[in-house]
Amino acid sequence: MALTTKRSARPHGDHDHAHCVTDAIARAEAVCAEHGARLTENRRRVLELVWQSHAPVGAYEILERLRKDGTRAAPPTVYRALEFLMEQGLVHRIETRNAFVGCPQPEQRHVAQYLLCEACGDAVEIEIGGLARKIASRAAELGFAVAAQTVEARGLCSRCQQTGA
Amino acid sequence: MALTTKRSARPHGDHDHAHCVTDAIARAEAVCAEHGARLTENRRRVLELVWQSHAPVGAYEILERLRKDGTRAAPPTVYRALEFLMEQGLVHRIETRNAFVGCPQPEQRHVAQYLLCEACGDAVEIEIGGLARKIASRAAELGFAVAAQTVEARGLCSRCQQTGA
DNA sequence: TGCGGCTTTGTTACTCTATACCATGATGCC
DNA sequence: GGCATCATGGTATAGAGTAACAAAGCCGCA
Repeated sequence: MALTTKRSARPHGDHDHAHCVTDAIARAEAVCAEHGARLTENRRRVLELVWQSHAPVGAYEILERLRKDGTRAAPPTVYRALEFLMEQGLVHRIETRNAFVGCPQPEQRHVAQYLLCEACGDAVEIEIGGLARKIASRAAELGFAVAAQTVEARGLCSRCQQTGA
Repeated sequence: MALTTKRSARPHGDHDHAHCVTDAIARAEAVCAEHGARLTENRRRVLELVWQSHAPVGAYEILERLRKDGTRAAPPTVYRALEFLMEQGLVHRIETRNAFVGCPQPEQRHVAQYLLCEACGDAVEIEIGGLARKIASRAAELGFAVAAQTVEARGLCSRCQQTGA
């Protein structure tokens, strides 16, 4: 289960990833302000670390990096921050990897759907039109009331197909 | 993360669950025979234990039950059996629970989609027409080649809604 | 300005999930 | 019977997540 793939900070060709991070933080501040929630130093730092790449990051990897900062963090510190960030819609959990990734659209609540590259490790959030509704309505036909959905597809991104990974 | 919901052997009203188990084993034998794979005693036993209920079962719960049988099993024993059973399509993994459930349609390979009741714990495998194709084709538009999919919806089954769980 | 309640963080210890690694045994093929 | 392959045993350890309680910080308010 260990993720042996490499991490990339560039999901769709080269880009200024530092901008992704600063943008994510700025939007997080706006979202928290709107929700009346406190984006504390800890939480902000964890969010930054999640955004270090476009590949989902494990909680213990975040922990390690926090410790490199000189803080004496323990697992609950990280998990609590992640829980908060997920509540605010700033971070999503990738179930098939037990890992976390920043949400590019935190302003509006949505059902996250992901493409996960098995070669570079990147996660790309997509929204397939009508998919969430289709799942919910098929469930409803069976009398099942859907509260949350997980949709994750694993495979190869176009870049990794080309490089023959 | 511990699953605190109760387990049920009856996903859709009362039924003769013993029949589910014997049926699953019989079909597993046929599937393995066709694949030229060996359904050893261990593997058969693990499959039986997975089928003890329609709620996904954790690997360590299987381990515990194996030990009650008097065998001296260790985690790798269980995980190896589960890996084999998944390769044969006899068992599916429920990612959002880190647990395993028997497949009711092992003869034909398919993309498993699940409804997971948060009250009784049951998992119902469904196949929403066109959903897998829709995911794959939307991915293809983005240049992404899908190899595997996970679709899991959590909520309340009709029975648990009625009983006000 | 200091009290009281709430939220956030620290700390320890633990449970649960999963795999690496090496040794041993079974099976089938020739 | 010898050999390769597959399956299991067994130890140890990595990785993921949580319970429980203590301490610190923040905020509103008298």
